[in-house]
Amino acid sequence: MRTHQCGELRAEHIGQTVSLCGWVATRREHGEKLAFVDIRDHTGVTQAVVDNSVDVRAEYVVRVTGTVAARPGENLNDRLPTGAIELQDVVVEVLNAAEPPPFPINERADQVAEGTRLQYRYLDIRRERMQKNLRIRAAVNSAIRRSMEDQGFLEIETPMLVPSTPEGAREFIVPSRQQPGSFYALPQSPQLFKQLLMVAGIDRYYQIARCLRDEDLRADRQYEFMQLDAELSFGSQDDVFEAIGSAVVAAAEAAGQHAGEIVKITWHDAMNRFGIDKPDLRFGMELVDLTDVFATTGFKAFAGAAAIKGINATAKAEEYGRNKLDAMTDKAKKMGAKGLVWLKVAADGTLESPVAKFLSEGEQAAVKAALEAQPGDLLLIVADSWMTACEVLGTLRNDLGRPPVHEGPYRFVWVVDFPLFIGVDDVSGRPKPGHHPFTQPHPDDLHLLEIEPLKVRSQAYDLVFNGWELGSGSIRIHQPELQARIFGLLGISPEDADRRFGFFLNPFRYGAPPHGGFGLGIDRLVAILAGEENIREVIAFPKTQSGMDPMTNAPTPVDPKQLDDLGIRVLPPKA
RNA sequence: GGUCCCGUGGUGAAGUGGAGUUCACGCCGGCCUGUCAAGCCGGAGGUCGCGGGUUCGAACCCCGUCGGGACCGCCA
Repeated sequence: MRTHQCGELRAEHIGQTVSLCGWVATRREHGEKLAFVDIRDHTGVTQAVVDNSVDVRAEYVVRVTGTVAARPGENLNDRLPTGAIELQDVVVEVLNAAEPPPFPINERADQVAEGTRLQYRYLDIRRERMQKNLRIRAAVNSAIRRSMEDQGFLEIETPMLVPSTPEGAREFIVPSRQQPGSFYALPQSPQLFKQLLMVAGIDRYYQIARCLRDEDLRADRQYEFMQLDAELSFGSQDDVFEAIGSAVVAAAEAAGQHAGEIVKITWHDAMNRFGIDKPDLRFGMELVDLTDVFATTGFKAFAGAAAIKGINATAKAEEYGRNKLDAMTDKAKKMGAKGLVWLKVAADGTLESPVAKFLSEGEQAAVKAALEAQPGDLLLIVADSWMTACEVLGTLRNDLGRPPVHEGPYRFVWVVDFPLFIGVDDVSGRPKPGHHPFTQPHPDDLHLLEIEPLKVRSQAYDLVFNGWELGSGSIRIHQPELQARIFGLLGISPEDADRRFGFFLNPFRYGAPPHGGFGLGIDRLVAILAGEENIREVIAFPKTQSGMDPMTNAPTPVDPKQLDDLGIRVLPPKA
């Protein structure tokens, strides 16, 4: 039907007779005999000069056949790649008429309520922004596949109907018709299957896998999302970093971006310097340890604190008035801090603060030196347990300085040496696993398992991109004896372990190789590479925050007959 | 489960106790031979999300509810 696409024609095509197919983007009328019609497809627009008697309107689907001609005189359009030419002597065939769209099919629809865009997603996707995003996404998927295959990974599909495993995220469950009362679950990830593929001798597995979690939605979370899921045998953490890192770099390049260097930081350093396990390395404002500065302080709020840490919000003193500082203090308290001390550096270098009078001259000078304070700076200090001080200041640091997630230059970072356990369960008194209970402890810390479990590092790691967690992974436990030790620490009896994880762990008795892997969130990666702050912008048909689809109206009630087949009865809504 | 913000012709906004009022875009009709977000003239288009309350009077204040968004919890 067509000889070229709408963004393709240039001066070199002048004189050729061509046919274009697409949608009418705009129509500009100039009297009885002249109108300009812009024809759009996903490659761009081309102007056709038509007789004004031709009745085509916005979003009509047309085929135009005409002669490529240079635009006369002063009428070149520099803002348009096809702006040197136009189609003349045009025959317009209307392939389909169209009603006026509910919003303009151009960048002005960026201002339209997102719910309306989702209700008419097929029109929203017609726009350049969504075309670009979905094509970046396809390029990223393609580059990842190529990279993984080049590195010897084999793509294997794992099932979508899997057994329910109540640990971890809430699952979507699917009723079984043949066995009423029994249910499948949709996979939160292919975790179990990929580890069994290692037992099965696949050696290097990958999949661009759909994962589903019935947890509340966010800007960076949907019910269903895509992961680069990978697992390898006989390898170390560094082998995983190399494999995933190569794929990510290839993905960034495919999106026309540069990944930059992927650095590595330990979990402890990340917490200590940035107050968070997903540090955004694009800006400074690092946490500074002030414990020594106040070692002998007379200020009651600081005296005897396990850790005293501060940040310097450079030049923020004026911007943060009493109301904002009070709100910040409230937030710190909600996060568990006993309080928040703020100090403003005045023009003459003195510290303005309700608590300044409690700090000695020496302490004030030492604080200014430690935080490299300059006039106009806002200093924030928390004295508490090490963890609380870090977390509170890390949150304030992000609130004060974090740029939009998609802004460059990009900073990827591997966060390594996560603790094996995060704290102790209030009820049982047992340590709580930080990642999952199949995570291999750090070999240097094995002797601490029963003595000081909270000090044991794990071989678990995250990949962080501009402060977003892109994914996580670990080297897994492949030795049944070590697994039993971990279950013992967690208070899981051998009988419990067999009942809950037996189908997964029994195969490990038949020769499980050392193995580890990773799961990487593709939606988040693509969103950042596409310059979006929200993964819905890189998903063709996403759901709203309440899990609904305004286009299809899913979820909907189903026919009672269907429920009857499944042996399911729906309870009346709770009063 | 919680906190905060939003809901006004098709779209986006203004209106915050005094008449469904206003602006831009779009739409329909007319004019117009070089526009490119064309221009000019005219016109149509509304359950101010929904329900209740306060008031002489409510788009506006209060309560509830539905929908959308950001975040906390949650996401081993």
